[in-house]
Amino acid sequence: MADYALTKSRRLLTPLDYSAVFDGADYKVSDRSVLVLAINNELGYSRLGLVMAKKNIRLAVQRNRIKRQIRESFRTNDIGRGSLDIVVLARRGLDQMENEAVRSLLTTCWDKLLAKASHAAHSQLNAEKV
RNA sequence: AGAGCUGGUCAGGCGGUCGCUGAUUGGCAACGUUAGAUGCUUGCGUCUAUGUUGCUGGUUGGAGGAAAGUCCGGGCUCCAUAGGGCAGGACGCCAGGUAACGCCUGGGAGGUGCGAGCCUACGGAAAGUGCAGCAGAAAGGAAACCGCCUGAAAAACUUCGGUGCUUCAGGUAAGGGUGAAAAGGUGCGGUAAGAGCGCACCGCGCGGCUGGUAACAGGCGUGGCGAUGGUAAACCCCGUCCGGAGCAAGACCAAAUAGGAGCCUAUUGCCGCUGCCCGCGGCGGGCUCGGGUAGGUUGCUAGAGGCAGUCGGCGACGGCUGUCCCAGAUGAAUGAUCGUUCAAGACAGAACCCGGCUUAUCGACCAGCUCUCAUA
Repeated sequence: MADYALTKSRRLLTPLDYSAVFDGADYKVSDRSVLVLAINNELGYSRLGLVMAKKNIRLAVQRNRIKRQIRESFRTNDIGRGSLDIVVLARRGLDQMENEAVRSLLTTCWDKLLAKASHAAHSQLNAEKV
């Protein structure tokens, strides 16, 4: 059974954390209404950061709703057991989606991200063998 | 029963599971301070109290009526103790409420609706300047286009009394026409025709009186009204109010790295306090002391506070008594999911805090009142 908690240690807290992800994003997963960036960390667990630009999602109520959905999805998914620093950026139109749609979109994003990360780990392993 | 007006209240409920955040209270671990007790190898242990951090359990609090727009008014903080003048801005019937207001309450005036009600940027146009398209003869100490009336000349006609085309000189603001507006209105008298020329009523100006704190209302007298047209969300005048910046205010602890703090002294220059002037503060020099960006802590929620009762007031509101504690985040919490139920859930998310205004909004309910219809 996975640990479903989401405490402060599992979130990105400072501007330094964020700029590290923006400057050297190892993995990218893109969709029409959302962009996910991530880098490896050495902590043994994943951390989440959110960027909800007021320009893209105008109403505060909608921004809160989307953030809650993303956090809930991150919390209940296996992605939390990886070792990644992840930043999710909202794009225009995300506030038009229903909760269920947002959740399924994010699940596919997490799957893609995990696949890329494990693939990268494998190729690094192979490179080391050669 | 239907249609409507005013004021107010609520903003899905219940249960299970998994989360976030504040407070509080246990347990465990690490580190530290001081105090007490105690062991002896007399400078090190042990225990208890206590502080910080981490993990973990219990209890409990956790968005709004608009949290919004940031349009006003305050508190609070720093700048000088918030000062003087000019400039600038806001407001503008009267009285009251308030910390204050551009808000609210009550009253007056005008407009509007059958009515309950609703609406009003509602000071001054005899201080000055400006503005008014088109139409119209004339638009502000106005004006004669048509018309009406009088007089003179006079074609033509004539029953020889006159009727008078046309022209000229005058009178006339009653009628037509233009316009948003034509200089008091309506009626009667009057007149050559007319005219406040005279009279009545209404309106307006001026002066007393009565009621009212006042705005104002009523009534009396008086002026014939060629006094004083409109426009001040045109400039303006008058009155009242307004210093600036904002919680990223400000205070404290503090990595890297050389930009500081206190005291004394000086007032040429520069910077800041307001756009400008006065005025004030800082930078400058000397002496003494080491410092304050990232980050953290604080400010940060007990308040012009809510609720109930009571007293004063028409009311806004105020006094007194009792009672309650009701978000405090900071990459930013207040949620997710399942079940159930109903009248089927709108607009929408705190960011220093209050009082207002404005805008958005599915609906539900309560109180008072108005109009219409029916029954009796």
